[in-house]
Amino acid sequence: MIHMIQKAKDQAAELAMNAYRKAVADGALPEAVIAKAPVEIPKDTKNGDFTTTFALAASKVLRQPPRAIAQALLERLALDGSYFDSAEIAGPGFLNFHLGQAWFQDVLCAVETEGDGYGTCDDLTGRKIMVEFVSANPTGPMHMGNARGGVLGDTLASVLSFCGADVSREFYVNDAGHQIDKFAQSIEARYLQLIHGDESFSFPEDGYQGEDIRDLAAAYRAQHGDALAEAEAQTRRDTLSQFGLDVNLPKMKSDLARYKIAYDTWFYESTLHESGYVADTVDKLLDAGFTYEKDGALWLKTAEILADNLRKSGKKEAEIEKLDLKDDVLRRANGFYTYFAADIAYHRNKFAVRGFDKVINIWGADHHGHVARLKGALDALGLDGSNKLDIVLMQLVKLLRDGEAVRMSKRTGKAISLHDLLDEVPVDAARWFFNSKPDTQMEFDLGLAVREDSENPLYYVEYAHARICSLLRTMDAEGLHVPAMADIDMAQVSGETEQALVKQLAQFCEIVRIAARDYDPSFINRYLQELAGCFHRFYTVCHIKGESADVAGARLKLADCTRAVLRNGLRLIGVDAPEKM
RNA sequence: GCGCCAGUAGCUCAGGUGGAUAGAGCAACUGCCUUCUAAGCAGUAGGCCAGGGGUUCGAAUCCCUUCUGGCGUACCA
Repeated sequence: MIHMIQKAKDQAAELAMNAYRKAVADGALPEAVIAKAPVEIPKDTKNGDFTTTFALAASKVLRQPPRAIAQALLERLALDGSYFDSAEIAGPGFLNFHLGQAWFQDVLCAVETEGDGYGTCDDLTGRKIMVEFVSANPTGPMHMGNARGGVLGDTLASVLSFCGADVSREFYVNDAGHQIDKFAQSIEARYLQLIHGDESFSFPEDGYQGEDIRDLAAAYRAQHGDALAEAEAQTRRDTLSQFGLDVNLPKMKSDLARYKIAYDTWFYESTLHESGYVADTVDKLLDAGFTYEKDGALWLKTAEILADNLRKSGKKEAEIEKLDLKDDVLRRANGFYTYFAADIAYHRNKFAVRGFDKVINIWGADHHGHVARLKGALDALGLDGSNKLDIVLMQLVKLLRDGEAVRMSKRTGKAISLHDLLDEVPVDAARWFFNSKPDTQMEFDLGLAVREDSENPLYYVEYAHARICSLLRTMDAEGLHVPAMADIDMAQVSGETEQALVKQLAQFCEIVRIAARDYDPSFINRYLQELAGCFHRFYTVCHIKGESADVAGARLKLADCTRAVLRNGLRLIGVDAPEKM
């Protein structure tokens, strides 16, 4: 809950603003409306620990050269009682601040007192958020896209929860509709072929070709025999698809569990149809005047809704025209509802029935055309989909094996499934690897990923943690224990390497916030790599054995705090922190 | 055609709200283990940030445009 970075930033901004007000009072600078001094962390510590670009930014309004403004501020800075020891002007007009011991001490105190909770905040306290992710078709095994979505969704949920949100993880089971029919027909064909021979029954043209479908047919036959072949076609298909789902869903659950993903809810699409909620939702749209009939089907006026939204956001009429927006079918001429209609009902349920303040869906980028439509439909229902529904689009994973593309379609039967992946790659490596920026395309070479060597940055981070644990064990055996902060002499934490490490520890809170704000949990990975790097350097430069009690104590404390933060960060992304390697 | 995402070192990628000399890792080369884990550290080399315009004190970052790659644009899900 204590953000030392934020505290220092706020303080630097306040110091600069106070100095400015004083300069105005003194007549040294003209008065102008300046809300807040921007504060940044310079890349190079030679430029201070924090810097404000106030003078650069205000140069125009104040009609004075940046360095002159900075000079006027510097002369009036009141650093006494602040976290800063000194300040100076540099470059074109930066005002750079240098931290004093008190700040470093407060960071370590925060890590000590907050323990497992260090890095959490209350930015999202009281917010009820759903993260829906993977939601793979239960007609076959999960693929690499699901592997990526699984990590992103699960980790994002953890990050949001770290920020205080009341988070719910959900898997939407598409156990209704066209693909289930196809699923049923595919198993049926394999089942009948098993009984009467391959030539007896032709396989549906767009059926699922995978080996798993044959397995399901064989499994059914082994358990229940051939009687179903004589049953009425619809009964036969219903029985087989239900059998298939009963086999596939537990498999998906166990694969995901192995991937360390546990859902709060598994929501079945079929319940929306059975309860009449889909029909009711479509009626609502009809009553509100957003639908019309054409060719026997019921259409949603998507084009009109989207154009309206675009107009409100300031888009020009000509540009909207160019988009060539199209309407969508809600209910087919044959009376069945489309997937889109069910999806609208599903999302209406999330907001209207279950009361989520925010819903985040992780989707493959190939669904991006669907985003605005779904939001628009929710807007039409008065549910403010434009603001309450957020879709994270992740680019698809391109799977390679030794440089050659591996097809990912479930229908080729050759796809590498999530299950296969976990047989080849350690879970933690997969979790680490797939936690990458959602909007960049990934190339994943199985040949490389299997390797457990220094090419994998995860080992770098894990090694730092194991190294600290080993260090603490060794020192403990020699009678050197980690002291409490009250017994630390902060003068022993004044070296560049030590301070860089403490600053990195302080950054954790900030990184978690950014990850939550940008819906990008991969910030944590990059942060942990940097933190591990800071520690490895510290370890090399700052020895403990043979040093005075003060020095050894301070360094042990620093190592122990680093261990705690590494552990929190790894836990956040669902990776174990090994104590030995 | 229209739309979404991307293009940064040989390779894989970072570069929050525009900031100081564009960064890591891998690969290459050079050093460092008679004190705590060398799965580590230090160093060298490697760049027209896809091209071209613009906005301003200042652009990899914002705007326009061209090119290249991926993906959409269904009474599929």
